[in-house]
Amino acid sequence: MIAPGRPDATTSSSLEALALALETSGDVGLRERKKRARRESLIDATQRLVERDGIDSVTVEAICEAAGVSTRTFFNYFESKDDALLGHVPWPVSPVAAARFVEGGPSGDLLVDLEELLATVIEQQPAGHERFRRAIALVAHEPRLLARHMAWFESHRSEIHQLVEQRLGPAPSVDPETVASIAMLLVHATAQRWESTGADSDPRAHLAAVVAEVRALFAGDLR
Amino acid sequence: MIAPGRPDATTSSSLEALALALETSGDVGLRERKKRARRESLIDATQRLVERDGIDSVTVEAICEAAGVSTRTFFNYFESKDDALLGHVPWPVSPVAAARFVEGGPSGDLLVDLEELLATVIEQQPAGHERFRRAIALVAHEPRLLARHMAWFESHRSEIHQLVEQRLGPAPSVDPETVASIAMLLVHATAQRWESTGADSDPRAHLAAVVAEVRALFAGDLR
DNA sequence: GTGCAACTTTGCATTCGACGCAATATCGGC
DNA sequence: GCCGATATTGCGTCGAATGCAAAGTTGCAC
Repeated sequence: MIAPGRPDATTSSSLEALALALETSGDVGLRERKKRARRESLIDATQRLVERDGIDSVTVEAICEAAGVSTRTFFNYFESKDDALLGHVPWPVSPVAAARFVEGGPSGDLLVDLEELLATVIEQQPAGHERFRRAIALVAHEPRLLARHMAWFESHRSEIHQLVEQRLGPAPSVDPETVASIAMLLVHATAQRWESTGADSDPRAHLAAVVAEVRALFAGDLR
Repeated sequence: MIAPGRPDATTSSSLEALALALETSGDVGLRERKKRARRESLIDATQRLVERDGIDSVTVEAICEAAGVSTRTFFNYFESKDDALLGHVPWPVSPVAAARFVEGGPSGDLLVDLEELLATVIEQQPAGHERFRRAIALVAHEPRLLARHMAWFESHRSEIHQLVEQRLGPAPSVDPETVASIAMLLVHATAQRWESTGADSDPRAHLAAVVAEVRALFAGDLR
């Protein structure tokens, strides 16, 4: 990890995107800030071009030209073109929320606490809600992206899996794998509804609605 | 480059597969049977080579040499190398079971009937249980394949989605999207357990166990 | 500010997946 | 046996992705 440093020493730069990104993450050295700025500008360039021309008419070369870096550099930042398009960026689970969940809190009921954990995760989306919604929208009508998106989710699935395993202990009453899959389903369904109803709606409310529906389904209340 | 003249010794095995496939589906013309046979032998060759050498050391060219077809033909059969590896083959929902589900049967409870529908789907796996298990095993420790696998599932998801929509009518008590996602989750979790416990176990039992776990989770029975 | 070490970017070459196209071979029906 | 329909094949091409080593930046100590 990186220790928080001095307040932002504003360096005058001619690049707008660079300057913007520099001020939003003013904590570490110039090298690190430049790195983040480039990553952001690559994601921006990718999403902008794809929105205009469609996913398959946009080459990595074109993206790099727009962002002003070499194509080789692109692949220093992203494993694939699709990753840049979806703006896949590390999305950590808050250690505080995770610890509370593992210890059996806050309510004591597994599902309720899982819901709480997921809510904090969703709210802490680092890249900003706007980009997250854009990614969900892209996924919604590009099947190929859904695949990549799920793979990304998968890395989180294993994190949730571990937390559930820790909470349940050595003789789990339910398969942690299953719980983790459920968690991913809830996040995905919530994101989808959130996307289709507008960014200003409350993600927690959507999450609660999804949980309620699934509960009704499994309670045998539906015909 | 390659000088693919007459088929060499390696084709003998694929000829066996060809003969096998020819006799197992004796209903349509020779042309159709040959087509299926080739598809089977390509899947076989792909899985065999990948099991031996690892996914990234196996080129499409190598697969085609082993199966005795041109690389161009490979892509007449599969959209991608990964599809051949997973043995993705059309997996239709039985129209009879689907109709019964849509009409509100057999039990009247949405979840119970969904379970029944999925059970028939799983049991009717066309490619044979053995290959299905191999695919699940591959997916389990090759993250990249998970993506493709999910995309394949996605096409089924939309089919389930339609059935649920038809059953629930114009004012659905639950989002059909969510139900479809749940269905895919159940199938996937069931497949995973089935794979890890041996092919001779009963898939229906695994499905029932998964459903029971999720039900307990949403009933608030778990801590 | 000079210089050195660590890290990044970049150009270049290469491999391989995937597709379009046109020529050739095969099948099915008559 | 011939002809239309369908499948296979070879060839050319595009573009994603990676390894490698040279050139460029940044961080840091003095």
